[in-house]
Amino acid sequence: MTARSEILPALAEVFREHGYAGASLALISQATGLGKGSLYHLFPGGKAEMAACVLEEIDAWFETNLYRPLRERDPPERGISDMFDSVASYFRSGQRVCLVGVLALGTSRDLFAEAVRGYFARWVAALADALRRSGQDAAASTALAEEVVAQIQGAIVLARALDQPALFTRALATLRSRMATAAG
Amino acid sequence: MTARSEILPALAEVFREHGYAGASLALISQATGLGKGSLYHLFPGGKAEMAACVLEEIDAWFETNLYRPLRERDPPERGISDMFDSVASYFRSGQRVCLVGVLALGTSRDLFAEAVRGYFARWVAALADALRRSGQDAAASTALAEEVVAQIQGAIVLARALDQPALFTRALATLRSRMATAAG
DNA sequence: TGATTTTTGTACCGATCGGTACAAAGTTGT
DNA sequence: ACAACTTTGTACCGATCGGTACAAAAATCA
Repeated sequence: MTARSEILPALAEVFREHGYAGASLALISQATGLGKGSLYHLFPGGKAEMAACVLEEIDAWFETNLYRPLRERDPPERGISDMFDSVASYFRSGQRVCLVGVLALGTSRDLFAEAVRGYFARWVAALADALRRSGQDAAASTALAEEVVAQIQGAIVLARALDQPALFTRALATLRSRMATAAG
Repeated sequence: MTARSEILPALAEVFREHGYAGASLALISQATGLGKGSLYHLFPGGKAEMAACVLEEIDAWFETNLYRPLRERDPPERGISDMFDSVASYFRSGQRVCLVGVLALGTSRDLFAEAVRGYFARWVAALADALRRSGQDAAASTALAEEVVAQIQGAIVLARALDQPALFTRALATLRSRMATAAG
């Protein structure tokens, strides 16, 4: 009696490491310790349902730990600062890849287009909201929010490509201080 | 008698669209119009050699159109400006994905680790060189160069995820003006 | 033209793919 | 203990994977 939520982390890691196409049931079975029988019992929809479930959980995590604080935390600078803490820990200081980003670049984007779009749209919207609340005008807030989210995604790519996780940490620090001056 | 160079563009497009794992020989055969016989005649090493060849060509293109101008163009501001033009056209104003970025995020990074690392390392180094020549101190040049390359990669991800190619164009414009003030 | 070599299409290989069937094993309620 | 139900492992399915063998077909050279 294994619950879906118990194996979602392992499942997410497989998709992150191998992408949607590369995450074979054999790999998934090995990573979760569950046979095909159990997997298809938990996820009758197969791989697609597994990935959808993982995305749902990721979205929920970001909603709780990023989006909501960004929208509601007072002063808004606190929400922004917390965002950087959460991002740093979630992406393991640059050693962990963003599954949603991976899916966005691949063909599987078509399968999960809505989830992928929503993830980034909500992130940008929440961050822009915090910026607006801190005094920026609406247009500048959205532009800066897009820039910051893109910078985070790009830093993941670059840190991974150069095998320099520290680059990711540095990028976060730079963004943090830039936003402190922008928002303060 | 089809030459390797003739089919490399189609080949690159398949890898870009489907990733390394997702680019099956059936897809490759269809995209290039060549049967397996011809493919394995041109690339005895199979998929791995095809991808390596594509990466080599990409690297050569960037060397000619980006890295060298960045290092040698005078004044350096010209090289930087040309870089943005080249980047905009190469990535089809945000509608085309960066294959090297895709590989960097996937497992296939291990297979092409050196090529992936070299691509980004040379880009950052060339851009940092141009910045240094334009008067920035060495440390700031490298930091800014990493930031810019990351921003470009992130903008690709974000533009694709949100299905808003214009976001990529806007990001380039922002970077361009920021660097004009930094380098000028 | 005929001999030689390069290029191509097709049939095939074992392995693995995602997914299904189903019975054994485990759990639960009584 | 027994029946009802849930969870799991294993065998198997057709399809497709990357790759090989090889002969027909082109092209080249004499």
